[in-house]
Amino acid sequence: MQDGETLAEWQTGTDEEKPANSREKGLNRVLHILDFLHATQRAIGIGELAKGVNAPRSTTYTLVRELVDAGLLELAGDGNRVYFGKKLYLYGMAYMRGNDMLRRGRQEVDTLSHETGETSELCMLQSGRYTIIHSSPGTRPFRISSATGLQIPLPWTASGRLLLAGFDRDRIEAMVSEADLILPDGRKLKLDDFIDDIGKARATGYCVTSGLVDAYTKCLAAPVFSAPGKVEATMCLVVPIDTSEERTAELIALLRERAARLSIAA
Amino acid sequence: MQDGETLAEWQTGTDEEKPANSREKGLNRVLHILDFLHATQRAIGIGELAKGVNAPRSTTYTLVRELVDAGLLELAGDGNRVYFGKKLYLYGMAYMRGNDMLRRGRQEVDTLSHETGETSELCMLQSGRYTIIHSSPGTRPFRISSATGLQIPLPWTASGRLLLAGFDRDRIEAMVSEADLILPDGRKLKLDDFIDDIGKARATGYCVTSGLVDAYTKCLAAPVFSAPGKVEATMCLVVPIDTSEERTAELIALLRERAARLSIAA
DNA sequence: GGCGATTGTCTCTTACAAGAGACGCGTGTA
DNA sequence: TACACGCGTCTCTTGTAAGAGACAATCGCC
Repeated sequence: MQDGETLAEWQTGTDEEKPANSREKGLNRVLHILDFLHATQRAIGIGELAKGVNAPRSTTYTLVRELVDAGLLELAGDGNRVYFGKKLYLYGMAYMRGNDMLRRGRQEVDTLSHETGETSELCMLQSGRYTIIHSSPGTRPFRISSATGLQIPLPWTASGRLLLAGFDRDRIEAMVSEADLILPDGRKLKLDDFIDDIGKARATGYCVTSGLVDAYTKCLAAPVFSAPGKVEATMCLVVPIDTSEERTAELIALLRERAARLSIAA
Repeated sequence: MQDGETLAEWQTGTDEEKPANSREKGLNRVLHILDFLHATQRAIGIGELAKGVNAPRSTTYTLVRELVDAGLLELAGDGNRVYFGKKLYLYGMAYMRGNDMLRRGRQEVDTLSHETGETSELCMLQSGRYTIIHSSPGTRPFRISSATGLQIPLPWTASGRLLLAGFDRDRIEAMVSEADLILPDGRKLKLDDFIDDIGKARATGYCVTSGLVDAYTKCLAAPVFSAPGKVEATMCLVVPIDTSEERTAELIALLRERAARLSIAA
């Protein structure tokens, strides 16, 4: 999502056809509002918000008021900006408490990055997109940009290749748009190559990509299973691209061990 | 909320009068659903959920499907139960990231409980109720029951007395129901005494309560200010009721120092 | 096997929420 | 001073979503 593009326009690409700009259900407006705030990552004025989600101003005011009353949103700073509210935080913590894999995964990621000094992440599929669920920075001087909740095209990442293992070709095509195949530096991946990669990743039980999101890092990933064959998440390490073969191999072994420990033999 | 009581019934106490059981807006239904799930703290069947929030079954099915599609809820376990979804976790993390006080508060609470070995908590007002925002267990053998998101009547706690500092009598009366004044062991507080306590707490800059929620603990609390005079949160320690005078005094001093450090001089 | 309870889906009606748009207010700037 | 702009609130209309209820399928229980 870039420049003046609205969330609605941005989504119509992936979305099913909607009957143009008819009346919208309040709940849908709300879902858009939440997504939009998640994308902007900061408090935003109500007018701006209305533009952003392509909703009438009057409707937006009403909905925002209701959401603020409910505690899902909070008025921020000067009073005419809104952002997420405490209640969402509480719900989020409740989700975490009820989710063993997530709770233990965060733990593992934290210790892993502490032990190795490298940036470590826990990733999952979220509504068809690669999502960083938790990340722990590592101790290197240069910081790899990655925030919780960040969503990145699947083909750009090692984790993406693992997360799609077990999906058939149709599903994968549906999840990956043309734009997703274009790397940040302009190179274009072939869908077939990507699907090959997925197969290989599945067979070897881990995945390494070099210089995809940027030219200076490589990405090591290992799958976490929720059931035999079902990849629920991945753990990954982001390391400098010139990391030696030996160290890379060591890190992969460590990563796979920890990821396996996370997997449930249910 | 107990036995077969529904959320709706449970709320009508505090709520404004609603025109009986008319048609309800979808968004309101959703808010009830989220609150209900937060109260139950576990995945729940859709039928049961419909009963719980007093909504028609058909409506509930529709809403749940939409929420699941949006990622706010997830189908759990066997497939016909629902609970919070990943997206709520992501929104919650975004809230935390955008909220300095909360982020630093969690940190302080963790280190405080680590240093002292006592259970420590960060508390705030959430829709007129005392809410545990973050808690760190402490190392004592007996565990004090307290989970993030737990909501407790204000008069039962030391933090409650601090959080209400600065509110006038009317506001306080509005926030405290008759039932809130009855302690778990059946004793009944006088509203006037409670309001006196609030004034004292405000003046001394901390608050201690003994044997209120249970007979074996006392609760030490210090205020965190978001602006001069405005109590945004409290930090508190839950310690055995027979903790010596000296140690209690030490802990209070430590607590006040940390709470002051959290306060913003904006 | 027979019966009651629950689960998931579907259809149709109408009460009501989403939206258009007007209004008044404060603010910046030409 | 006049004008353009964004903000917050209100009113009124109509398209539509909430809800009642019927239905088949499944489950457990005697």
